[in-house]
Amino acid sequence: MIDMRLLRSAPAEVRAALARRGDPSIEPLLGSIATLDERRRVIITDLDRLRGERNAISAEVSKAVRKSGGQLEVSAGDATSDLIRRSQALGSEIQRQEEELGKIEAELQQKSLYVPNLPLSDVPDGDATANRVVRSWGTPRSAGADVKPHWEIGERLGLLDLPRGAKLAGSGFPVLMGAGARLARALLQFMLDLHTREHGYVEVEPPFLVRREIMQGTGQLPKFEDDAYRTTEDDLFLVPTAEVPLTNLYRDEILDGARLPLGHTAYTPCFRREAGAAGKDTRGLLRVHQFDKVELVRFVRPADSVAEHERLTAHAEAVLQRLELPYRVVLLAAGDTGFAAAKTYDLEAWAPGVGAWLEVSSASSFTDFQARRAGIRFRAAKGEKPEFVHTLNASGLALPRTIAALLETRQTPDGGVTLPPALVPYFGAERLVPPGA
RNA sequence: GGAGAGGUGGCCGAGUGGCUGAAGGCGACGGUUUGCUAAACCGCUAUAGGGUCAAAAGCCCUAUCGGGGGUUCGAAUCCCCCCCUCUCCGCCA
Repeated sequence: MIDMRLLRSAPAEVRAALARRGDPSIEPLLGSIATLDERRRVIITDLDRLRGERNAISAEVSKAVRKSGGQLEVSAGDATSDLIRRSQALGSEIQRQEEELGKIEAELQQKSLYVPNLPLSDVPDGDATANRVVRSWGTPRSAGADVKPHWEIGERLGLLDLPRGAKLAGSGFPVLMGAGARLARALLQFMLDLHTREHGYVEVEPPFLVRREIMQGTGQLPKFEDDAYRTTEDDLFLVPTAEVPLTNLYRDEILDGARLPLGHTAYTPCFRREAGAAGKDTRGLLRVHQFDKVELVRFVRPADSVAEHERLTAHAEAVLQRLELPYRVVLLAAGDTGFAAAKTYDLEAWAPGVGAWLEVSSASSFTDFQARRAGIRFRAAKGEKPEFVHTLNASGLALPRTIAALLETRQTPDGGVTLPPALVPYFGAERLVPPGA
C-alpha cells in the first residue's frame, strides 16, 4: 500500500521511483490518487467541524433533558426545539458529506491497491534483460548426449506420472509415485528441519485456503485475481504460496519490538492458475498448477531490513548448498520485480538436462508495503508509537524445479540418480535406481 | 446443518438511549517510602484521521465498545446484515 504521507510530502521522489518499473499505467493512477486525497481532506475538515457543532448541541439538549427530570420536553419556539431543529439540519448536511466522503475513500482505496511497491535504490533500472547475476555457487554440470531432462529420468525411474496427473486434474498437475513421492517428502522434511533447527524459524502449519482480504494483505489481490483458484460459495482462495497465510498471521496486530526479528517457516502446497502462461517453459515440472514449497517469512525492524534480506537469502541458499546444487543469485531489475516487492533476488539452480537456470526461490524485501496493507505493526519500546514492520520472504525451496535440477544434475550413466548426502537420512537410501535394477 | 448464548481498552469486567474514550479491578510504566525484596500510597496508561505549526512538541477537533448499514436531536446501549467464539443436538476423518 502506498504511503499517503510520503506521496504528499515527496511526490516527485515517489513518482521517479515508481517510473523505474516501466509501467505506464502508474503515473495517471498517482495523479488521480493525489486529487482524491486532496478532496478527501477538504471534506474531512468540513465534516469534523459539522460533527463538532452537532456534538455541542447534543450536549446542551442533554443538559436540558436532565434538568427536566429525564424527559425531553419541547414546545414550538422554545430554546430546546431550536437546538433540535439546528441539529437536524446539521444531520442532513453531515449525511450528505459522509456519502460523498465514502465514495471518495472507496475510490481512493481501490486505486491505491493497484500501486506497486517502490523499488529500492540499488535495484537496477530496466526490464528483465537488466537483471544482474550477483554471485554463483558450484560448477554447473555441462550438458551432453547422456544428460537427460528430468521428465525422462522421472519416467524411467518411475518417479513421475504426468499423463495420470492430467487425467485427474488436467495438465500441470503432476503425480509423484513411489520413490518420487518419497523424495518430495524427504525434501520437505529436510528443508523444514534445516530452517527450524539451524536458522531459527518457527514452523507453522497454516490454512491452505484464505479469505479475500488476506490475499489483499500480501498483494496478490486485487490485481492478480486471475492467477488464483477460488471457491465459489465461500469466496476463499487456495493459497498460491505460504507467504500469504504466514505474512498475515499478525495482521492487525501490534507486535512487541523485543520479538523482532521474527521468522516463520511453513510447508504448504501452492496453487496457481498460471493464466496466460500455457505453453511457455511448461514441460515436465517446470511450471505446474500445484506444487509443494517450504516458505520463509521474516518480520523485521525497518532499520534492519536490508541486512535481514541478505540473511534470508543466505538461508534459502543454504538449502541448495546442502543439496550440492550449483546455482546463481540474480538481482532482479526494477521492471522485473514483483508488484509488492521492493527488491528481489532469484535463486536459480542449474538444470543441465533442459540446459537452463531454474528459479527455485525468490527472496524479496517488501519493506512496509505488505505491513501497511495488512496492518502489521510493532512497538519498539514501551510508550513508543507503533510503526509498520518490514516483511520479507523467500522460498526455501519450491520442490518441482528443485527436483528437476537434482535429477538432472545428479543422474549417472546407468540411468540412476545419486542423492546428496544431506538427503540420505531423510530418504533412507543413497540412490534412485530403475525398477528391477 | 439445527437450537441457544455471547463478542467492551494489554487482560478481567461494569455499563440497555444523553458530557461514557468508556466505572471498578489486574497488569505495565513513572514517583514517594525502603538496608534489599515485598507491601502501601500518589500519578500515568489506546489507536487512527484532520487542523494549527517551517518542523517537532503541544494544543484543538473528529472517529473508534467484533465489522458494515439503519433508527434518533443524540447509539457501547434499539433494529438489520455479516464475521468470530462458546454450549447442546445432528453429521463426519
